Amino acid sequence: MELDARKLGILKAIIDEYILSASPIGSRSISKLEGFSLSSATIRNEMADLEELGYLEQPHTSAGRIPSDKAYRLYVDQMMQKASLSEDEIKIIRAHMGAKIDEVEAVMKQTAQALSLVTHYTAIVMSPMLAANRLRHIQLVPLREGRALVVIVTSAGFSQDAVIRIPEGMDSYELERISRMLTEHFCDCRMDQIGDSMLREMGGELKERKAFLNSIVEAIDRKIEPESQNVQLSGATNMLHFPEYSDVNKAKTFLAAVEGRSMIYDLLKRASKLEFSITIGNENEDETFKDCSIVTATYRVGDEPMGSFGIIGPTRMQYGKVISVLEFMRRSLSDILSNDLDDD
Amino acid sequence: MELDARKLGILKAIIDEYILSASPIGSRSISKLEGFSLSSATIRNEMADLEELGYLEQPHTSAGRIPSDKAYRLYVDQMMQKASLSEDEIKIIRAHMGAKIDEVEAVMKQTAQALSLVTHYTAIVMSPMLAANRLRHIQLVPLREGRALVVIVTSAGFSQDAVIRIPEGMDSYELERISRMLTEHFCDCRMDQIGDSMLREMGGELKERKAFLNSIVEAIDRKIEPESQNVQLSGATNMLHFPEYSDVNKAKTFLAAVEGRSMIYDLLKRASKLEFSITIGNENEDETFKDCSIVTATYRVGDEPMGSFGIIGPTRMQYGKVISVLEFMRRSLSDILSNDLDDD
DNA sequence: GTTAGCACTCTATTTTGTCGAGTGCTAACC
DNA sequence: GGTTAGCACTCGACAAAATAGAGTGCTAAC
Repeated sequence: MELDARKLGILKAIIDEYILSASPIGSRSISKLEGFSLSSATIRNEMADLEELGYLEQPHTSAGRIPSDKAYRLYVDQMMQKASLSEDEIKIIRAHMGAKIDEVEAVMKQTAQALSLVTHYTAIVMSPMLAANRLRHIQLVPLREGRALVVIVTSAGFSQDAVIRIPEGMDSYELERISRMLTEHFCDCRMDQIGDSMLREMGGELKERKAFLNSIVEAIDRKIEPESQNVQLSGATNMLHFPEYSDVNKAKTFLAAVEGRSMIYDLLKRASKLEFSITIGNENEDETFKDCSIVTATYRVGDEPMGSFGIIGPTRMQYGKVISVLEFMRRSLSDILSNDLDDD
Repeated sequence: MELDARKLGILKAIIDEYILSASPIGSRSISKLEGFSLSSATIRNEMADLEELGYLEQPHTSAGRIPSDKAYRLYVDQMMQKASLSEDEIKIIRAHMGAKIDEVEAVMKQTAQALSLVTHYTAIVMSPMLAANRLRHIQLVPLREGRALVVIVTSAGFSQDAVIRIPEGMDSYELERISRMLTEHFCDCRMDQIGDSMLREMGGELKERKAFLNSIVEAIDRKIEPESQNVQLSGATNMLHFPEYSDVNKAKTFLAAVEGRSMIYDLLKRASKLEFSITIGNENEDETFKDCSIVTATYRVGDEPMGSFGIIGPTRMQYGKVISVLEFMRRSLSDILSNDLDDD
């Protein structure tokens, strides 16, 4: 038995209906649908076949059918049409991303918010991974007694800073001197190799400052790897609107998992190897997300992939819409990060 | 009719029991309690009196009684004992706050996390308000073409930074010169008055840089006022463990309100005028929090109040425990911010 | 002032009954 | 052979009825 055109049509109709209604679809409701001139009995036969093929499931004997993960996979791979964004949706996104933003973290927050507002699902956004960036500039700025701020700027134009201790008696001229020296030495060095490189090259006049330099490297290392704390989350409670999560315990499990961030972080990190990815239901490794789908996209600065972001929703997700939004966002985000950070 | 010692004792017992069980307390369960050698009938009479006085409520005719907001108010004002923290709890807090933290925002996140972990309620933490701080240092650091990072350091030792545009042809020496000049001019000026002060004093050689200076002031103004986005939230989903929120709709309302941040921000801002505050149920202005209690504390740096943080839970809250935790945290936080930011 | 006893109230839970949506199968139809 | 009408059957959802149990208020006795 094969999937002929009619079976495909019926399957698509069932999926589309189910995405909207969230309740099992019966044969009659399909046969009444525009474009089907078949009786419910015929649909029933086809549905029985589709069930045997593993595309449909029956919650119980006398209910309608619901699509299986396998069906959604087929759907996103072959049947789905991308939904283009409405004027309003674009406006919402623009309004969110257009605000004056002068910090990477703020951009991430806004992105997450815009995503969850437009899609009504849960949005997750990961800060840029700076490891593959190259150093452009290091500046040490004196703070109060015994402390300084290390500011690092990367080739992609990101800046990060951290407070460090400085040795007794080191004045601002000395700090300036060291800043220049470090900038010169390590300019264009990959951020994640500054430590190694420093160990190798640390002869000469920097020798006596070994401990101090180490603390700078440590601070840098801590900053280049975005941690799970740096995952922005927005609209987690949107999940509560879906009948799938009307059970408090399910909701609790889901919310606790996303609030914990670390799962999400792992997930986004893995996803950052691909331009786009869609994982459906059981394709998710995490037990918690077995009845969710996760769609992610990766943003870039220049040619370098910097991080990913995405949407978590029920498997019954509006894939077409979500993918369009992510594509749009991917472009906006890459643009903002490449050029316009701090523009009006 | 007055509240004699016996009535007080019974009321306290009811509150204590109710805080643990979350279900209406009957007369018999009180009379069986250690320390009461009264029959349930007597307790019943007393409970009827307490109800008449407004301290108890009856969900329906034949249920036990539950404490009213008025009862909780009396409880926290007069009857409650502070619970001292257990070894384990202190360990949890130390573990969270002890990690190397070199950024204000990281400290706030950790604080929120520690609070929610230890109390099992929802923790809210607001970043320091820098408005009352005085400027100690301004540094402009050149970034890529046409952009610089403004780093400001305040008297309390906080640093903030923002990316700004710089005029064509302004080189790093010029930036350094302006940094010194600004630092000198506005050192010890209140952060929220730098703008005004600059308008007044901006004669002389800074005149031709008017637009540029304005953009610096704007950046500073944006940074000194913590926004609602800067409220850290942790353990929001803890609320779902409480039977009070087993109704999905209630949970949804609550979570949406706290996820929105802005209510929380207003609330913490108001609370920062007091050392501690407890608002119970209907004392909260916000409809959403009518059956929550909110306990807040204000942290300081030196003598200056900087911001507040707190706990949101059901009115049936373990007040004694929560207050102790907040007191402990208040001290830790003030210490960390005063001295040890970036210490191991 | 305290307490035992009892009738009463009200909720929560279980049980039972009913309805309707949907199915699978069969037989007839084109 | 594919399609369809018809029908008996299944099963969950929902409502009504029955039951159990906790707790109260009141009264009368201690």
